[in-house]
Amino acid sequence: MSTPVRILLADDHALVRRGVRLILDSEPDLTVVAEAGDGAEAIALARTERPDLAILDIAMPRLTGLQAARELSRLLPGIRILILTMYDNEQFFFEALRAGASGYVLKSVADRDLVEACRAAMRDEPFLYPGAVTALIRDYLDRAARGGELPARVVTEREEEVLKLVAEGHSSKEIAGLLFISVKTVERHRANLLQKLGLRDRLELTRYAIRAGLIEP
Amino acid sequence: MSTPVRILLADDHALVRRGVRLILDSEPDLTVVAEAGDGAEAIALARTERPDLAILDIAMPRLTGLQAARELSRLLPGIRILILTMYDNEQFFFEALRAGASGYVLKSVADRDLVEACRAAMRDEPFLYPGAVTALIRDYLDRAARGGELPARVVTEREEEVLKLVAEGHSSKEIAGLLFISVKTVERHRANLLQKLGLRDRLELTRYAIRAGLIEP
DNA sequence: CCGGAAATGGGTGGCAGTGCCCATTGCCGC
DNA sequence: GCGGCAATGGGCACTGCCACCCATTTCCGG
Repeated sequence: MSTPVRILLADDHALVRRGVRLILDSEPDLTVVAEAGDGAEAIALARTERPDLAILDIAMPRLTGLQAARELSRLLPGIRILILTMYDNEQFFFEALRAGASGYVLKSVADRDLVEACRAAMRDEPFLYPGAVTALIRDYLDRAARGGELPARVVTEREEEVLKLVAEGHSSKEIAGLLFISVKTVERHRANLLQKLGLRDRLELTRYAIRAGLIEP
Repeated sequence: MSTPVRILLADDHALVRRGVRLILDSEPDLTVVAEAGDGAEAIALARTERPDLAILDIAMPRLTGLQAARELSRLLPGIRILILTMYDNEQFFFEALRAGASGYVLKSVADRDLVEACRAAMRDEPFLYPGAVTALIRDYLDRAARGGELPARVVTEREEEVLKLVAEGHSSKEIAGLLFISVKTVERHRANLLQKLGLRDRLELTRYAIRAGLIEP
């Protein structure tokens, strides 16, 4: 066997990093070479360490795991990426695939699975938990029914700013003041977000932002 | 040295349980004898295993860690309890103390700390992360300033029902229909919750419910 | 160069949430 | 028994959110 797979591990909870590290380091073909507590740190470490594989939590400060994944794919084209998350959610699953991830593992079900996902990623095989397969098939059928256009809907930067502030509990008037724009424009961005994400009101926007790690609960 | 401390570990993420177990079992004086994925399972296992120490995550399905802690203190009076959580929040810290916990450990800072907290709990010494000490002192000063009354405000069962439904995005009318009461009564419960918890609107109630593990984001 | 998307701003109307006032019933503990 | 608290319900007024309509400016890519 050749040298072990060099892994970058990013999660904002030291306890989780420690546990995952113990799990991975007990496998002879896997070794954790760097740990990051947020997305920005993950990118900085990836520049110097140049790992073979990055395991990224979605909900992290500064940069989310998905944002970090996009940046890492651009920076180190050969890198493999696994997204490790609490939430079984189609939206994030497809976002992860678009961001360059080759696997998606749930914290609630993973322990042995994580090791298998690492090996699958290095063999360039996708790793999908069972629920994700269902979502993938449903999406395929949906796209076929609609004639083949791909959704690829992405929240713009400005919209994400507004999303954060809405989810933090600011009123439209407050957000307008913070961003130096009119209340109407804030409401328009919010309406676009609701429509793009298929949500109903600012309460659902809040839950979305929490799942995405954009804000702390 | 006598027999190791027998520990019950409850967290809804298998990955976290696995990691924590690896950390604890590597200490000769600590051993994990049972793992639970939710609060109800934790209580059932505690009945049969009668552990010396329970480590409980706050955010769990069925029963939260705080609810489980209250029940465990009642059921097994000698048991020591550690609350292990993502959130550095005074509200939960004091709730945990009232629920019978002798320690409060943050996932974001704990790894070595967790082992120390276990040993402190078994010596009947409280374990406090630094921020908690600050909160404790501030609370002490506040109580002294107000003349010594203790807050002890607890959300009633009915209020908790309403809290969950509000946080899940149901309107007052929907909740009224689900609970067979009038819209006005729903609004009164919600208003009482806002006042008791020191929150401003249903969006903050949602974030509170998520932190408390009452609902999933 | 032209079409589309992003960002900006406006008006109108309806409904929900929230605050503040009022009340009754029933239960528990001192 | 009586005081307090939980749970129930109502009225009124204000504010904010959201849906639906309208528009202009800027910039990027084919």
